[in-house]
Amino acid sequence: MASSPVRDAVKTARLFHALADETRLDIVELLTKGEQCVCDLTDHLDTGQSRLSFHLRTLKEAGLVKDRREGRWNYYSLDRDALEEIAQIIQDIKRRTAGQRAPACE
Amino acid sequence: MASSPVRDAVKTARLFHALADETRLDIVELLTKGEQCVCDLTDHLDTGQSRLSFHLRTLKEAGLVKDRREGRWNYYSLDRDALEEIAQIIQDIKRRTAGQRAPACE
DNA sequence: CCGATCCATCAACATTTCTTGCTCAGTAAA
DNA sequence: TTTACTGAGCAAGAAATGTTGATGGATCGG
Repeated sequence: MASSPVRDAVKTARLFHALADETRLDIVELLTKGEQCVCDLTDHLDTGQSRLSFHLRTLKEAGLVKDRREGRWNYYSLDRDALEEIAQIIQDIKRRTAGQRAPACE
Repeated sequence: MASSPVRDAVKTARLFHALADETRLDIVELLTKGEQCVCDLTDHLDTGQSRLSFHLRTLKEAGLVKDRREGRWNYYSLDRDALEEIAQIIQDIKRRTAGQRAPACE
């Protein structure tokens, strides 16, 4: 039932794009410890608030991250479904790649 | 022994970046069928040769793809180790993310 | 209220990435 | 040879992304 990477290539590309940046990888790393508010992330990442906000939005639009408002704080957390989805995509490629030979060119 | 995503963030980012593009996902998709020469890819992808070459180089520099020369043909194929590496990174994040609660903000 | 805090968003600019057309080296076949 | 083909790489421009500083809405404590 799993669709091939190509079918939703746009979504897949966006998912990988979200992880294709050092700052965003740092954010993801921090979020593995659990839900965090933006202020915490700002502290740990030593970066401008607006820059951080930009990257959080990128992650969110890719679906990798969820946000939740509580009072004046915004909490972000990893979306496990998205992680699972990426894992599936890679697994799928790996599986289909297993032990093939080339269709000769020429 | 596995290093965290952050340690080699540059490499990791480049790996994901390689997959963060529809054309490159199409290439990867084609390569799951096995090693292919550039001319085959050009046929199947209906795109300019130079554009294709650019994307192949991106994939290659990320380590996702290997190339091999034979006569006047260049054959490309997926690098299973790189796929495995990506799978590991995602697995690692998933594992560490499992069932946490937030360290309260405030 | 008033001031402070949290954070998204905007505009302007900087940087990076992608595209396109061209050229050229290497190989092979006539 | 000469001609044809494969495919890398360059240069210039287009497009997408990222950065920075400033603004403002929402929430809260005093």
